[in-house]
Amino acid sequence: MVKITDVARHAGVSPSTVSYALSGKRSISADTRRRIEASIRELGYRPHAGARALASSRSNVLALVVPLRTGMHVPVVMQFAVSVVTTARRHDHDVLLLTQEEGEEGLRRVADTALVDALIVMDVQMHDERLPLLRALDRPSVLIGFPAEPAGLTCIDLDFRAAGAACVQQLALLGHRCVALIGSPPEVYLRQTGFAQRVAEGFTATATRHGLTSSVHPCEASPAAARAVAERLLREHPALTGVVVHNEPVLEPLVDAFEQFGLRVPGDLSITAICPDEPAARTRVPVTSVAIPTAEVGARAVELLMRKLDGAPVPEATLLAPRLTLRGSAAPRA
Amino acid sequence: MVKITDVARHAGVSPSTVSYALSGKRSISADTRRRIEASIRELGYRPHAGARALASSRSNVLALVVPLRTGMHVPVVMQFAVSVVTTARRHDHDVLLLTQEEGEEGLRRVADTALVDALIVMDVQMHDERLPLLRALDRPSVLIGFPAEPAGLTCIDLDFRAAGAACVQQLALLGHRCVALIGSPPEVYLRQTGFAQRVAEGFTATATRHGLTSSVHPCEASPAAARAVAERLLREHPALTGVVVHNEPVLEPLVDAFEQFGLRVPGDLSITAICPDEPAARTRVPVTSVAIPTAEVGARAVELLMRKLDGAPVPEATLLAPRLTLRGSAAPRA
DNA sequence: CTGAAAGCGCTAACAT
DNA sequence: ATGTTAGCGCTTTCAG
Repeated sequence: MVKITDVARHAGVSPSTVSYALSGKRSISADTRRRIEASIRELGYRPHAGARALASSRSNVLALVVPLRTGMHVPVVMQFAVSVVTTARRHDHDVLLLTQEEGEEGLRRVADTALVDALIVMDVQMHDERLPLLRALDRPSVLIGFPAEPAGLTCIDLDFRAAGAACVQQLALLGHRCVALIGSPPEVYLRQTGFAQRVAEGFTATATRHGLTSSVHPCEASPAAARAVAERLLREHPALTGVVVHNEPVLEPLVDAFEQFGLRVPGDLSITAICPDEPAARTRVPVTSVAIPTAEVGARAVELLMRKLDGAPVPEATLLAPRLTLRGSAAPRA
Repeated sequence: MVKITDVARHAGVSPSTVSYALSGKRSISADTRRRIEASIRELGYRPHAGARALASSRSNVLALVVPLRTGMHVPVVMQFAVSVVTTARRHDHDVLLLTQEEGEEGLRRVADTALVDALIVMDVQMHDERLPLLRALDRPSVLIGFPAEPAGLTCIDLDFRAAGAACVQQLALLGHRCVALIGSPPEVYLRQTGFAQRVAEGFTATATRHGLTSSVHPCEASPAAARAVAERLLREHPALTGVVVHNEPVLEPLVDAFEQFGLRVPGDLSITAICPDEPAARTRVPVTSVAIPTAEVGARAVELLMRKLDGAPVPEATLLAPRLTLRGSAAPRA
């Protein structure tokens, strides 16, 4: 194995000069730098990660904790992960993958052994068990998602309240006067998954502000449940002409159900949704929607972490503005 | 930070004894071991990963290289990853996530810097560019998937040839005499993705051995293409009563198409498929299928790697036997 | 069964 | 602008 002393000898300089040339932590004459770079290339030198971590107390590795739970849309998790890895690499860091399953002990382990410099935690719950630990840990962390009490933490996510608002606002602008939110399964609200509640709040507040009649309907993630909700909605709210869907698995069944009940989308019923682009785009009538900007969330999370590692101050809360992609499932009221 | 010398002092032994107590590499008297364990717990000692890696030339980290390609495969990739992480942890290793995008340079980097001890590479192509590097690297690796020339490498995957065979054999056993394989898009065969070809080979060989009339039909991943293939099949092969599908995105459209052409499944037409369980289970008629055993592949890949790290010999090729899950889309010929 | 001590390869004061 | 050197915390001979 070729080491820094080999490079130093070959370039006719001291090891520290090679180290500094590599890190850029002090200025090196152009000539020396060139010789060092040539030697490095010629010898195929690669600094030993462990040695580096030991001497500098920086591993240049970030931990990414991913959820395993069902219901979490798997491709979305994957997109986050890819975005985190890609952005981390751009900042000369690698990413260690941890599963939720490892729990607090896993976080403590990778932090305390100095295996990682910092952590990104996905799928944060309202009263997440890991919060006290994350606050106490000596390594910086960024949470994707907002707990009930985010003080003292750094959190980033789509602004779900604004997303709920944007969906209903679009319907209001199109002239709809009676709208409904078809939301996540009841257990999601009970589990206090934050974002579901926030969507409902944004939806209701904005509907009210625009003077619309509105109602909220949790819905199980099955086609049968979708049919049942659609049927009930049409029966109980005959004036309904606008629906916001925040429940990806039932988006397609819902569109089908409404059409089977004789409503044309968007002729008789306009729909907007909060869900990934892919399912929104492949329904019979493509659905106007707000997607979670996974790539941006992942990248920004890494960047926040890098700033924290540099000792720079960062905002505690980062809420990304929703962006509505128009796909034709929402039209002016007949 | 509490270090090994702190523990040693606290327990009244030398640092090396603590180290050996931790690694189990030499025998320690029961009494000493107890004192050491107590001290470790009391002081909250955690060995420094970098120091350990430097002194032992073992980082206890594995690299996992995941593909980035399009949508359909994503949940499967995630399942692999989770299985790899879980199994690696069981062997006291962590997992570093690399994207395909990093290419050969990424592999070389993590190997040469001793950041990882070994590598798992997913989504290996027939003539994968990374093969020469993987052969030359001084760290062991395991490939998920079989390239054209696997000699000198350690590969593991579902036995796709046997999977193709199993699907058609089931149809043969049920009395079907004329069968077709609806396969992957043409470009998949052209890209020489190995497994697609192997499925076709297993299908054709087994059909022939059972004296069946058989044909193979590549199919684009669109509902329209599915309809077209279904229509052509019924026209050109009026005796057809059995179909094997190896093309996840069109499974559902195909079932729909056949039924729209007046064929009942499985009354008039029996279907078996090679695809993940989830899409197979959610079609109108749940489809009898062979799934890629992601959890097992991931776990076995890690175990192969562990054996290689221990210097033990491992088989170059590990082909996992297909298992057919019966779901009712295949029935005896009328 | 246990200790002493020499590194592992690199970084970062401290010098000059 | 560059060199010298003392560690970083652990493992592992070598010795007993």
